[in-house]
Amino acid sequence: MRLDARKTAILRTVVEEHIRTGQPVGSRTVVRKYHLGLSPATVRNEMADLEEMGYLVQPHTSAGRIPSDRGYRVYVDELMEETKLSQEETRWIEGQLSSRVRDIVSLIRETARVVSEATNYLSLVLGPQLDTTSCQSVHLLRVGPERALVVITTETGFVESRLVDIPPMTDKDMNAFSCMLTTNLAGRKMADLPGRLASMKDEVSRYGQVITTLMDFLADALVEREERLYMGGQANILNQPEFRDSRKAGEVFSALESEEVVDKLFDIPAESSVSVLIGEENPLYGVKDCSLVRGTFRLGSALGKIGVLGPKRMDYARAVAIVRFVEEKLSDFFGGRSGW
Amino acid sequence: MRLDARKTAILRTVVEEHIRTGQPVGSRTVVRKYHLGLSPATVRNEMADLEEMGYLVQPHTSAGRIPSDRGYRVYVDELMEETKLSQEETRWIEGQLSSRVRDIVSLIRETARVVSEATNYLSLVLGPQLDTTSCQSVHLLRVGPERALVVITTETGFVESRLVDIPPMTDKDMNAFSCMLTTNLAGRKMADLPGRLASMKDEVSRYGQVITTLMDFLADALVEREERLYMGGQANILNQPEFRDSRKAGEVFSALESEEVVDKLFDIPAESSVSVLIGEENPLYGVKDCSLVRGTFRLGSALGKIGVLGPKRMDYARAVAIVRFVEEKLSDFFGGRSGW
DNA sequence: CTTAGCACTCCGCCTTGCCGAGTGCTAACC
DNA sequence: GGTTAGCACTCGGCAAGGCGGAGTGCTAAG
Repeated sequence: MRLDARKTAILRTVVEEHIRTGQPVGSRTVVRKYHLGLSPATVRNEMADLEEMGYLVQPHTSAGRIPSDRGYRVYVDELMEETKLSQEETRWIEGQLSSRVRDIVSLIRETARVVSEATNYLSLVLGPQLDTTSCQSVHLLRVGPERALVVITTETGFVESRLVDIPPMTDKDMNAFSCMLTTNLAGRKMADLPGRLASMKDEVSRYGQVITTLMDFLADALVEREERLYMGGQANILNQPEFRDSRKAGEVFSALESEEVVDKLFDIPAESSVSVLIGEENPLYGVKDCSLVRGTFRLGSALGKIGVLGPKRMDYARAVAIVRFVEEKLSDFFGGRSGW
Repeated sequence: MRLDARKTAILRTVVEEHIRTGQPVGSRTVVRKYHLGLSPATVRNEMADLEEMGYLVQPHTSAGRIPSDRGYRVYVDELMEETKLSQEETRWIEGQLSSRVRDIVSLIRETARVVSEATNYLSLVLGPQLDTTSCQSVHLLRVGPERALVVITTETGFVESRLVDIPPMTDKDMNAFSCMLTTNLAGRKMADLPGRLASMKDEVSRYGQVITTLMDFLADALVEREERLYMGGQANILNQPEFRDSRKAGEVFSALESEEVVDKLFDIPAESSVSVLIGEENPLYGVKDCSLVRGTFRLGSALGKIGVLGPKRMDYARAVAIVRFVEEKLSDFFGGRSGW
């Protein structure tokens, strides 16, 4: 059996109607929506076919049909029409993003907020991985007798700072050391820093034991992963009827509490366009009832990720449009084309 | 009518039993728990008195009683016994805090996580207000032709950074300007920085228009409030039976989404000890069904706040103990007494 | 191939009845 | 006078039963 034009149209109608109402969709409703001289009986036959083919399921005998994961998949891949955001909306998003942004962390945080507000779902934003970004400068600032702050700035304007224990040293030595670090590390990829530090150990061994110790501390501090996940609109999930029972919602929240776990959701093959994960396709237990629309954005040479998490019956077209738009805006940030 | 010893004991039993089970507490249960040769009938009379006095309420005729806000208040203020955390627990908390902490932001974030895990409620941590902290250094780093990053370090080891638009200038000028800023601003309170910048405008007017413009941008960027709120254990709220209906939980989450709103919750008179807000005492609509145990901690000269938000029938004794302990630990951070 | 008609299924909702928990009151008791 | 036993009463929660509606699958006719 093949998905001919009529089956396709019916499938689309069922999906869209179900997205709209949240209810199972019956044959009569389809006929009403999909104006073509067809009777409910005919549609029923077609729907039975669609069920057999695995695109629709019946929650129970004699309810209407709802889309299966596979049904949603076909809808997202082939049936759905791309939505254009209204100019109002794009203006609003641009306004929100540009007006409140002081630095990159706040840009990312605001993005999470704006996306969740625009979509009415939960948004996830993963700040850029810094590995491929180049280091711009390294500073050591004393914050205690044996404690210092290492501030590393990247060429994309990120500031990473870490507390490190340091051996006792004079301020002068520390300054000299700061300069030496910058000279040796500026321009290198962040990911290479620990290695580079290790090899520097030999070169600077004339500074004596204290420096070697410091190097170890530094290398150690640098491998530590910085928090990168920002969430917005948690409350939105709670307003979805499928999460009326808060235990369901609790599963979702628990899953999202661990960052490693969230990383799995964003394990996107290379730099691809907007993609969608539907229900069971999802690698995470706990969000099997959710769908995720996800995309990537570049800030300079670093890659960030952005996602919209909603119920399976989410408004995919709109979510995709918003993710795509925000993605672009963010990537433009360092492209210099827009009026940031 | 006065709260004599017996009434007090009964009130305590009702509160503790209700906290334990979540159910209304009947006279028989009280008798079973509170071993003193009393019959249910007597207890019933006492409970009727307690209700009349406003300490207990009946959800409906012929259910048991549950504490009113006022009942909880008396319990918290006078009846509850301070809990001592077990050594295991304090060890665990200390371990969690010290092992994962690289810088102050991560310290605060970890605190939020640890507190929520220890209490099984939602935790809120407000990073220190920087106003009263002294500035240590100011750096300008170029991130684009007309855009720079201002990095301000404080004496307590915070790093604040802001993106600012800058007039075109050479790298050399920028360096000079950086030094000038540090010289002029180091040691001053953060809150004084904008004012100080304004007055500097005159002194540096010889640099010409570009600098004046830059000063404006800087002053502007500095008044912007940095995000300070960290939350942990959102999922915990969802597991509380009183939030089974996720719309209830949604109200809480919505309320917490705005930082200004959260500030109201932490509007603590001066530097006080641990305090408790119960239900309606709460200034926020949406968390009227919650209680908040809150405290303050010092990081150097700056004041941070920490809170545990749970249902009204939360385990106050334990929450207070945990907040108090964590508070101390955090304050010790710069006291140098402990083994950070 | 399409459609009308029909019997059937099953959910949701309401009603009813019943049980259990808990109360307030009264009268007896110490 | 405080305490207690007994009793009638109230109310929520739960299960059972009944009903209506929505929707289906099947069959036979167009």
